[in-house]
Amino acid sequence: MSDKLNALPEWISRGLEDLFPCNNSEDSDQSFIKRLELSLIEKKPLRIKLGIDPTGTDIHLGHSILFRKLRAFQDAGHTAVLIIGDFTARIGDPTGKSKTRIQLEKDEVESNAINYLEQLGLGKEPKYSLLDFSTPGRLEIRRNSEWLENLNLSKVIELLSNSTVGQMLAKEDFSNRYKSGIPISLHEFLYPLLQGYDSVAINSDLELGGTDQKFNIAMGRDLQRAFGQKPQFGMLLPILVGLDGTQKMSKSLDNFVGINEDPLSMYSKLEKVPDKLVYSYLNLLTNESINDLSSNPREVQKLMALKITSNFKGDEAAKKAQSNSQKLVLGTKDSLEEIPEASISKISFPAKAFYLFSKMELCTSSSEARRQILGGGVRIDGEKILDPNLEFQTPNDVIGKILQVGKKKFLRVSG
RNA sequence: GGGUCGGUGCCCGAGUGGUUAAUGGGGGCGGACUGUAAAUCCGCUGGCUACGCCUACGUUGGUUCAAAUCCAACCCGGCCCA
Repeated sequence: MSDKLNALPEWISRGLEDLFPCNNSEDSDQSFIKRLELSLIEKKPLRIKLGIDPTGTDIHLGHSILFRKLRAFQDAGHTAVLIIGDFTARIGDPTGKSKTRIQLEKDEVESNAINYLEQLGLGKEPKYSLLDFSTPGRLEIRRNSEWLENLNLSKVIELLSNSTVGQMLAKEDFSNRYKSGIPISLHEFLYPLLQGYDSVAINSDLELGGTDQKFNIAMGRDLQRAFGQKPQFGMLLPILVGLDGTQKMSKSLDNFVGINEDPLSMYSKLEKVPDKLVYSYLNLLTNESINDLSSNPREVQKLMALKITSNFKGDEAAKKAQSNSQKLVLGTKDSLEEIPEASISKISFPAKAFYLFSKMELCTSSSEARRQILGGGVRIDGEKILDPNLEFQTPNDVIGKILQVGKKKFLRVSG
């Protein structure tokens, strides 16, 4: 596979998992290089499709891989066509939902979409954002309700006739679910078709997606042919493995790094990812050369954390985060420039230790606080405390002190 | 629509009337060690200003001194048949 990709320029091939179809054909429907050349000859930028689900997500590093690639195409002069799946997100599972409920969701979906775009860089300088929103002709934002909302049943049937149950069941996640007896709703079969139809609607030349998107992207290709268009290519990028080193990065698994996180937490999460992920993070999330890296794994890990952080937060913030993180570990917290502060206004005195730690949100519940204290994971001003019922009579007994749980969670008490 | 099996804590999965906040594993958190990691070892793993009280085994009722465990109805799912 990598041989096939070698002919491509580095800015395209870096981090690619697959590009299909990809052969040495002279046909610009079969060879992406030919399609690229054609676009240069005709002076017509390619239309690069990427769909997003406006489901209220905070964008994390896993999502950013796709956007980085999309941005690379923008910078090369092509047109990014960002499809907001407002319609597909809305139909979800219609069971038992009233009309008003759907209406509500429509507003919700819209505000999610705006939120998403802001995270991508709407209203920001291209230099500091994932996508280029300001250079004319580089970005087109479309909502798929634009064409899906008014599809009539005969059109839907026409779409459905392009695919068979066998094809659907051949799709990996459907077949896995089918085999293991996990229910599949019929309307789920419609998603690949609708996503494919999006490609028709915007006349896509190339669709970006995670490796799990191969089926849906291929569907777009088929449908485009059926509708007399030049079929798109599919560019698959790896699914980023999350901080736990095994499962894909996602918010629900809490193994993610959000692009909006503060520099310190971004850096400190990154500098302790499992060794086996370091290389792929460097490859997928930075432009660093991966040939001349230090032989010390710890150094490489730190470099990776620093580079990624500075991508999102700028060089200075990243360096500062690195040095703060260092101090944090060495236990010289007093010299930390930015120790988070939190007010005790919510606390009523006298306050017992477990209550204090719970209310200051260093522990998720007061029971958890008790456990942490009993387990020896709690310190006040660096001194371990072991009695959950340790009592503080007045605010002055705690103001100015540093509360700490474990190695990473700590804050300074303010009034 | 019919038959049948099943729905337990973050996840998987024991438990079939009574020391049951519920065995075990995974995950998570904390401690030791270390490279801040991995591996390993140890502890914890419903909530509550807590030697007590509250909420939990799909939902709602019922039987019982006592139910996750028995009964009924309902909801949701798997499989087989139509």
